[in-house]
Amino acid sequence: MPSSRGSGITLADVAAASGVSTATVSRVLSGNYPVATRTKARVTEAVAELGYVMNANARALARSRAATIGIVVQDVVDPFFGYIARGVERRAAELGLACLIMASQGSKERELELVDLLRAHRAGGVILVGGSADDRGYRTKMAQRARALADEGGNLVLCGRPPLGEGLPTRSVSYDNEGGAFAITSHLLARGHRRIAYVGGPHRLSTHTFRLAGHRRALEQHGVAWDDDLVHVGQFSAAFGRTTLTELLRRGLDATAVFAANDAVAVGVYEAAEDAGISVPHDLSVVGYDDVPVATQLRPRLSTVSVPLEELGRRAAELCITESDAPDADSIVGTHLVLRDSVSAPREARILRAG
Amino acid sequence: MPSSRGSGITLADVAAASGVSTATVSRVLSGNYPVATRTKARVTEAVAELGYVMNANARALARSRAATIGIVVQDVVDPFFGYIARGVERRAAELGLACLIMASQGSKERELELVDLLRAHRAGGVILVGGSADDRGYRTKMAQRARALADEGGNLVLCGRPPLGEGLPTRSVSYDNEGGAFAITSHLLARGHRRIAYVGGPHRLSTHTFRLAGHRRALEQHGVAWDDDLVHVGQFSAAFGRTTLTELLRRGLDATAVFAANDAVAVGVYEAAEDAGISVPHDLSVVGYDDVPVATQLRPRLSTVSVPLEELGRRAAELCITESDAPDADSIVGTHLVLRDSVSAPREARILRAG
DNA sequence: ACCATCATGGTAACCGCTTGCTATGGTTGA
DNA sequence: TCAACCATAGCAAGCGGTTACCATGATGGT
Repeated sequence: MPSSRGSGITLADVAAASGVSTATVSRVLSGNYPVATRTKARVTEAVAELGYVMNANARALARSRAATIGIVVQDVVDPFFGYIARGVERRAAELGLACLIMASQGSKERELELVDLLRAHRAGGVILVGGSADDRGYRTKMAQRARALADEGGNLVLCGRPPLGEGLPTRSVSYDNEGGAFAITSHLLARGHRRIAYVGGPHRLSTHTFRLAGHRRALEQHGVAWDDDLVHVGQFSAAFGRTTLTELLRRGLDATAVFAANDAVAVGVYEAAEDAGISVPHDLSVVGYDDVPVATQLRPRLSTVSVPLEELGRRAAELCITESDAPDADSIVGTHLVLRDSVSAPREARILRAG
Repeated sequence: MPSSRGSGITLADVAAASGVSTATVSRVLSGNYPVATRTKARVTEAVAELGYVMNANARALARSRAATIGIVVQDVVDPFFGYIARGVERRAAELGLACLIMASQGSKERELELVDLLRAHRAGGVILVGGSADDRGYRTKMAQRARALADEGGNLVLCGRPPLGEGLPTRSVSYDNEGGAFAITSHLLARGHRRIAYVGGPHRLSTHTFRLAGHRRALEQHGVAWDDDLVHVGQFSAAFGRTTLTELLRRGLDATAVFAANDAVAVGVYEAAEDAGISVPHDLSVVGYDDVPVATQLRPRLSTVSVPLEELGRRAAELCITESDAPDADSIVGTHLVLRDSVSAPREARILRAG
């Protein structure tokens, strides 16, 4: 940044121009104290005339809090995070808040750092988006940040991730990972599938854990035996979906359907199927999770679980500015199935192989 | 935001804890002034012990500039903006800068407001991403913001948009819209196409204007007559691509290829073709622009112009912190064609119709 | 006519950090 | 031994708002 200490117009300039004190100008700008109509008009006029824009840092310093909320995602480009970020940004804009965004790249350590950075900025709230690591040390450190943040008058809001623990000053908004997975696996089951491969999700990442749990519950409820060999844990990415399914197909896949743990993984699964010359859904049914745009771009269109991501983001933004003792500090938004063309009845029992 | 004036640990606390003055603590934290090794160690220790995080607002106020850069995009979810934002965010993180992101939703007025908001935050730089409106009043107002920003010690950087005018304190990084369009149209021409429909792009949006110009230049260079009926201006969206091509097909399309002004439009074009039962590229060749992930997800894979979006973002972030008189304040990054499967030789001269 | 009350506006003490300038003890050179 | 320097550290004046508290003139009740 250039070092020049720019001049810039200050409150005092406006005060001088309108012949009042800085206190008065501050008051008309904040609108939280009675000011005579005529005075207010003079000030407003001066502001416009001088093109004055208030120094947000000075205000934040004086008020002990910035009109800013922070959001930390894994990746700005990933549509899962993108839609949530959009919701947060839009609601924040409506509320007159600016939005600091940072990407953790999936690193727990980085995430912790980012929370501190956001603390430094005295963000009114910091939103942690997406699944979280199931890791003792991490939880402890994050819990400590949560307390510090609350102490400083900020809010920690968890968006789409489980609570940090009892009695911690956090609020959260999430969606039913387990339920959605239960529903979509049930759908597969209802269509007659009994051997379903589960592909995706980083080990110990809450999102994955819950989805897998829902999947498992559906199988149990339908009396389908659990088979560890059918679950493949790794990443929430197309690349992982592709290499995994390619490998499975190379070895011979004893399944008639695959539950891709998110839509990105499904993209990879489609690619692998295409490479191997096996047809979706004729030879293999596929379902995803999230319902991001790619689900409708794939052919056949992907059946998946729809999550109201933008709404999730909006609520998270809201939680940043509600008082601590709000009754509905923790809420859950629903998911629903969207059935498209990637599932059919299983063809016949056989081992699927590339080629 | 809760109104509680959080306690929080201050520089003074750290100073007390380590038995030095606040000046000294500030100095070890800034590392821009000699401090004895032992002293430094004591302070560092106290910082760690207390879990102190500096108040960024206070620092910004004292320094007259925040360690923050602002980026305004049209839409956070759109991958064109997403990749640029990712580049900005990553480079900013490397440089120790926080990143304020805001979405203009394509509104010029909103964009102007957002620049003011970023000015208020004393962002070291504000990055305006993507095409800009060719509108007199808008340019004037933005030029005024550019001056004010420079005056306050900030930088206005234009990313992927043309300069605001002569002598204005802005720097820019962009890519060759015209050249990329020229190249891809040339490719279509080389494959034998002579009737090419151009679909997409908001009227008077610079990105669109330049792409269309490149397209036109290629046609001229190949001696193909210009036909106004072949260009359809509207939006950079799949919806626009779809409705436009659907309508054209309904009326009977006298063309063998379509140049979708960006990949999103191409998605819509594919959909319309699919609806109409016409095959890409057999019946109709299609090309796009940007090379976002959807280009490889489409079937057939889309031939398009690759733009180094993330690199563009990184450079933009860098321009935020370089001194005004830097020699390379305006740079251009290259684009290149990526040829996939959406183009073939034209089948025969005939009118394409739905059904 | 007189004092309480109200509506406005001003004064000035912060908010937490930076930094120009000054102070101090220790070296060093003559 | 003494002056001239260094290397460090502290002092205190900001940076640009906010707001508790006080001042003032107008209004109104009796």
